[in-house]
Amino acid sequence: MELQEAKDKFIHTWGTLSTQWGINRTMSQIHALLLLSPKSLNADQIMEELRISRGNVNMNLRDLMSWGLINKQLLPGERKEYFIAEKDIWKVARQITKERKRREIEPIIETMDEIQSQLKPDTDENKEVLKIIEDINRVTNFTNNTVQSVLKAEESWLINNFLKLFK
Amino acid sequence: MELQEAKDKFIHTWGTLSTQWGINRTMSQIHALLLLSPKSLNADQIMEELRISRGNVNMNLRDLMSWGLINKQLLPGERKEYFIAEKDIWKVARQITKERKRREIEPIIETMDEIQSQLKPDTDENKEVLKIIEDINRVTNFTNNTVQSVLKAEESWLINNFLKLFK
DNA sequence: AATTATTTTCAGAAAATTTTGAAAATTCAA
DNA sequence: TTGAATTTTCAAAATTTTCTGAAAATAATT
Repeated sequence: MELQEAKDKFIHTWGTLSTQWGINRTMSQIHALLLLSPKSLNADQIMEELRISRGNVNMNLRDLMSWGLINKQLLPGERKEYFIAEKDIWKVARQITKERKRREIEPIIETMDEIQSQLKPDTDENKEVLKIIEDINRVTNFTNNTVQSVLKAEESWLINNFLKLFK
Repeated sequence: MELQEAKDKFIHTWGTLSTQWGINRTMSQIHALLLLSPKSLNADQIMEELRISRGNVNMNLRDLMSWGLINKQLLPGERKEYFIAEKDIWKVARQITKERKRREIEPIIETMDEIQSQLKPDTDENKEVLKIIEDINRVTNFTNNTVQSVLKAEESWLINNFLKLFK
């Protein structure tokens, strides 16, 4: 397999999978491209490589920054802005996990809490619904805590490895 | 808050969140409706409750069954098929996790493995790409294993609780 | 201050996804 | 069988999402 072929396959897979994740295709293709690129790239280079419009590139770079997956780089002597992906995949994974936790798990907890506090358990039917809500809350909190502790364990593992450098 | 209001809020939230998850709105609304319904429902009842077409209901019921989230029920003396949701939310969560693992994590591993085995590390550039791929593989496998062990822990916890009944 | 380079915005176009509804297929009962 | 009830399929329509490209805004240079 040639380098270009491998790159294309990677970018394409990343893009396809992302749609199942509710993340738009272009965003993850740009992310994949930057992940594979040793040097930072500017908007024009991304436009050319992926054959997409300037507006599209701009929007998605902004999104990627809000996910904390890429960073803007200002090169001395260059007017254009350059972008580089976080290459430490552990950080990437942690970043994505954190964002998803915030965007997906936390809203569930909020709604459930609201219903739970406002629906009175005065009829059997209400009680049944509250039971389901309560169950969902329990699972959601469990998930939230599990994710949290995996993140934490992972983080302290990283820190330990980092500290070893100074021993 | 009235029961109907609570139900509607729940169904609506579920539906909205699902789009961020890459799952279609109707599918999760039907799921939410069935979760809250003590009795099993048939296609007509779902059509009426959610104001959607028969075809749509049919397609999504099929999808929900393929996710293992609902079951078909044949009521004696009834021609129509009835559907009931799995009410044990732990099972629901486990089911969803399993499916997502299968549909999302496993394809990544496949593609990475393919690239890894077919791209020769003969140039520096190739080596760099392979390094990223390898990193991704490591994280993906870690995630896969973590999910797996949480599932397992959860499962044995369930089994233990089940066995206690006989002690 | 004027010119040029670059980024951002956003209305409309294009593409992708979801939904409808009616026809075809299947199932069941008589 | 036949026929009625029910489910399934799928082309076309509706909706939602994404993308484009040109104009506006911003930033740097002369």
